[in-house]
Amino acid sequence: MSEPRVLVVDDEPNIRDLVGIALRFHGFSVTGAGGGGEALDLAATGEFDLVVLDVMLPDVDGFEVCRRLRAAGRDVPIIFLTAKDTPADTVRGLTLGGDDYVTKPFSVDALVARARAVLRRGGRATARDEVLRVADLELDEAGWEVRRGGVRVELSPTEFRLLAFLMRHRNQVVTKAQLLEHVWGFGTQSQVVETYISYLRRKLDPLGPPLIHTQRGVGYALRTP
Amino acid sequence: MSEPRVLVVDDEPNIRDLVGIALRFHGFSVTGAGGGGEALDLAATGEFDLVVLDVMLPDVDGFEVCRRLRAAGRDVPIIFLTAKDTPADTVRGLTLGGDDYVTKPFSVDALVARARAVLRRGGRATARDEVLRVADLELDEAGWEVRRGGVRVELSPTEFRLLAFLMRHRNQVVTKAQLLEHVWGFGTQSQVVETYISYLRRKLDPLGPPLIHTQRGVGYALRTP
DNA sequence: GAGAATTCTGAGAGTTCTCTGAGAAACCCC
DNA sequence: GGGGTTTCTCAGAGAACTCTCAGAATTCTC
Repeated sequence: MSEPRVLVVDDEPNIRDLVGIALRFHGFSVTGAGGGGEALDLAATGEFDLVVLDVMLPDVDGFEVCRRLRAAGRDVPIIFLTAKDTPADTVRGLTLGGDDYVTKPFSVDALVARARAVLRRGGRATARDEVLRVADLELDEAGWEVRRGGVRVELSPTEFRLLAFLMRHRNQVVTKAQLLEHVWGFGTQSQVVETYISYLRRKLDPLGPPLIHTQRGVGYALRTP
Repeated sequence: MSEPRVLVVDDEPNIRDLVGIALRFHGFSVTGAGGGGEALDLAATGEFDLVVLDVMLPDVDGFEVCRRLRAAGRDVPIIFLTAKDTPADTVRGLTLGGDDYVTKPFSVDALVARARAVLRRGGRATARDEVLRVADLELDEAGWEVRRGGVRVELSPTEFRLLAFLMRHRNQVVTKAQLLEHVWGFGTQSQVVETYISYLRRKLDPLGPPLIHTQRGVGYALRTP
């Protein structure tokens, strides 16, 4: 297999260089872009396996670049670089498509780790309109619909994201810290995970055997029975 | 699948031990070498999946070891240990072969992470994500699940960690001091190991012949019958 | 065999973790 | 602005977990 090709988009040459060097060092082939327009042109070629995309760009911002790429049918994975004070709700939206984000200031190692994770995951394309299935559970990301045994279940956005994350990691125990980071977007200690697990169970368990299992002292796992 | 085999080359026994202990703990099988010549002999056998190589060695230096290995057609991945003040251009040279480097003083975690990353890149499964198997015992680290003969066994976190450690060191006697250090994280004298061994036996033995054996005066061993 | 050392295991106390109901604040849509 | 929804915090109840202790059982030594 040839080296994975990465497009790094940031208006600051320093950051582009830093990220570029790090990624190259770890075996990626890297191309840089300084603005959203340029990024769109390059990414439209479909040559890239991954895009590292700053949210704050002078011309077309990162979200818009993402939106246009998706509209053009490109489902290349994207890792967003967000400033620390980016509103939590925008950050949250990112995690749904299977994409990832890294907050500035970020450690290069973290970014490389994410890049690898995204690409490893990408054997099957991280398509937006994927329908996740675990046992008799179906979650349609595009339609924001969840069914269990064919019965529609109404979920709030947070419940939906939490369930999507658990389904993506089926049969793996995910820690509360992981959930806080990827579903909520902040790392503080909080009981909110327990509360939402409770909400999900209340809605899902009446329709069949329990799917969400507690691993005491560790986290939670969605298991196929 | 067996554990990934790592050759650790450093002229300081302390560092060799430190790195060796850490890697073993994380599921690698480790061999040490004190000099470049010895390292070349060992690595030439092709038995290793990874070489951790100090650059500064008394006889043949790390770069030379690397060069000769490549010349001999061995493309085993190499992680270099470099002093902090190693010239930047030499460091850069390392990246060419797809290898990695860690600067001294290094954190053990960082090294383990790199080792995993390198092996993953090479298509070799990482040590941690493996499902450990001993006889009819299966332990899935990602899913925190244990089965014996296909039957699910519920374990508490401490029981789980203890069993994982024993399985990683299958057919070896591990002392109570080792267990206290690696499973509990403190070194005080305590009967807690005996208690937890007892718990494990109570849960595992009804499903088959005894696996955990007492080595009186020494410790315990998990043996394949 | 007898005595000593070591290990096993049942019982229990104290701590920690999880679940869930209630409620306040924020948000959204009309 | 008002009603409904959503998000998050808090706190108590209950369950699970960890570790200690002590007596029983086993093994070793003489």
